[in-house]
Amino acid sequence: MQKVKKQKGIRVMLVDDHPAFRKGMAALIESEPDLIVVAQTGDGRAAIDLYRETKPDVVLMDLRLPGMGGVEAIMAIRKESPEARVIVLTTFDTDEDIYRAIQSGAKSFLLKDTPDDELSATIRAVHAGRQVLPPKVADRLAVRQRRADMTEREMTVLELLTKGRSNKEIGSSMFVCEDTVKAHLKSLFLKLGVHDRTEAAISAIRHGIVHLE
Amino acid sequence: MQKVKKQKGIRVMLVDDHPAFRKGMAALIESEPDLIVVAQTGDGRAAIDLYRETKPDVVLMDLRLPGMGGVEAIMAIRKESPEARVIVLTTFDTDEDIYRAIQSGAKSFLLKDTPDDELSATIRAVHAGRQVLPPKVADRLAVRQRRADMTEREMTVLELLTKGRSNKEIGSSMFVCEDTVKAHLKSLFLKLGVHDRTEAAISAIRHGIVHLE
DNA sequence: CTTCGAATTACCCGAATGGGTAAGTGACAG
DNA sequence: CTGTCACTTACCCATTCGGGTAATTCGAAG
Repeated sequence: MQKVKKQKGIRVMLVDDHPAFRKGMAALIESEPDLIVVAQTGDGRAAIDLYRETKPDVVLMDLRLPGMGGVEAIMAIRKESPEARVIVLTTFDTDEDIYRAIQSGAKSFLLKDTPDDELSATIRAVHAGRQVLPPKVADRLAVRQRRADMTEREMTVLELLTKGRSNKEIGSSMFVCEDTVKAHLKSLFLKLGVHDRTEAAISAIRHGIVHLE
Repeated sequence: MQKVKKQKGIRVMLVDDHPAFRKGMAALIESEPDLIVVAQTGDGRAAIDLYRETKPDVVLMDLRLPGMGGVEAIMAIRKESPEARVIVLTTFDTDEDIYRAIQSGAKSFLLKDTPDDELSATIRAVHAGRQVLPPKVADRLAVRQRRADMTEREMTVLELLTKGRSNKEIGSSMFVCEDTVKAHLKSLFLKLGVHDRTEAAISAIRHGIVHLE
């Protein structure tokens, strides 16, 4: 009699809403002798339950998921299981995406076009407890950290700004006078390193500080 | 003796810069008895040569490719081989992406999260010479068509605007006076249905009329 | 208790912006 | 030849914006 569950490979879970991508990624992982896919899903909420059930060694997680965002899923998983090792694997890579992913507890952040060997190496490294950030990603994270954080009110102003609202309209929305909005804007311009509202909006969108739609 | 080349399946070529996605997609296609993958690449330029060599029945093409854009690749292929049947399969779907893809001669436009059966059905339909546009895509194309097209100069103004330039700076760049820029802007605001430059920039970015970076 | 940052409002002023209207040019289509 | 359209410049005027400076309040950190 022997414990059947005791397997030698690193047990991986895939979370991505593209079935074809999951299929390909699964094939790629299984082609490594020491890696095995034990679960996959395209839904963030399902991922949380699935993690609880299967307790994989490593999770590969996309950020754009139907219903629930990848970041929320990571936080939910790590709340229950702080030992969870999550690698974010995504198509998008705004500074803010990277920042939030790492903040939420992801151990690594890779783009989907990462070479196969680098991916499997990362899975092994993360499984071994290391945090792996490609140089490019680390740089961008540094940029984001360096940038003075916006205050809550400034963020609100920035969000309304990227909806095309005027100072007066923003003021109404926030129940403050226009002068206050202008004060927040001055501060925002400084932090973003821009000179006018249009640049600020573009910069915020570019860097993923605010999201359209 | 028999012609070995004479195969019964629909011969498909894959163009996508994510190896894992190609692998998954290839597996998915090969799982259909009447479909066969005869070529794949992640490079737009390579795709053109590869098309010439293999003459696939249907091409699945991503829009974001290293070096050369998917739209350019489609146009290059169709210039040589107007009979080429290309299906765009992409993650992004701004109005402008869809518009340009169809303009360039793509027969269909699908998102990567399209269900497997719909994808294979589309491959067969396109191979049969039909043009297949999912209702959502067709709607957005209609929106784009309805919107009065920008003139060349207006586009230039819009591009500079989304770089955060002022009217004066835009004028300098275009070798016209500021009044002219303002005239173009007035016209742009009208066509975009907005009231100020910030909204115009956001709208242009949202709809993919201009691209950041 | 004191200091500091966030938030708020205020005022001034010059520059930028947006709306309205008008008009001249050249190109292209009917 | 004539009308249409893109492009261009011009002028006027009201509004909005951005920069500079400053004062007050409040809560958290030292």
